[in-house]
Amino acid sequence: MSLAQLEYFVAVAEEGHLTRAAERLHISQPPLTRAVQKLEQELGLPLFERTTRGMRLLPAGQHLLTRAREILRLVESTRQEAAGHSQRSPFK
Amino acid sequence: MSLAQLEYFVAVAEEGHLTRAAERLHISQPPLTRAVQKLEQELGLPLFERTTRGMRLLPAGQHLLTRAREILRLVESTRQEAAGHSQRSPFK
DNA sequence: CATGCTTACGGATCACGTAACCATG
DNA sequence: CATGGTTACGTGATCCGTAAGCATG
Repeated sequence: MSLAQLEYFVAVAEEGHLTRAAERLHISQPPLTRAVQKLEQELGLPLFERTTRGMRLLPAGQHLLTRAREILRLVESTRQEAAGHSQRSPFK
Repeated sequence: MSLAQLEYFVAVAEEGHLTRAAERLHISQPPLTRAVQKLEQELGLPLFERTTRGMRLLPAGQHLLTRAREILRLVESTRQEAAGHSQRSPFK
């Protein structure tokens, strides 16, 4: 489970659609397909139901969505806080 | 900022020593040196003070340490919860 | 000169994009 | 047959380990 995987997952979950999520992320569809598959394999359970219209979140996926958002929000705050510190003591 | 980077950072911070942290992580020192450097570059601020004895956390590093632990703990719970769900609906 | 961090370098793995493919309504 | 997800395949980037280098007490 990587942060990129979680970002991709959130985008797909929110769009309900690989194609639109790919546009939003500025990547192509195949990496998204693979990222979601890999995440499902790593966690050992399916996250989406594939329809001909798009991707619908399963209950376990719904729960992961809230967790993923928490994790990404925490990471983002951490980056912001570091950016604040870097004003006092820049790196190079 | 990746999860692996954060795990490495926590190990170095806790050991205060690249060599010991490397042993604990079962990798060699060079990847650790590079991971810490890259993290510092990405965040734009130094995290450790290099001494001839080892690595001492700077104040900004102290703060990142608590954040990193929060993030890793959250990721771990998420994995556990997924593992729970996977018992009901296995992936393949 | 022993200890501990860093730089150089080669090789394996990973992740992307393009293109071709498949399923369904 | 249009739409949307998947598989194949080649390439560039990333990350590791071994080996060599450098600083300091």
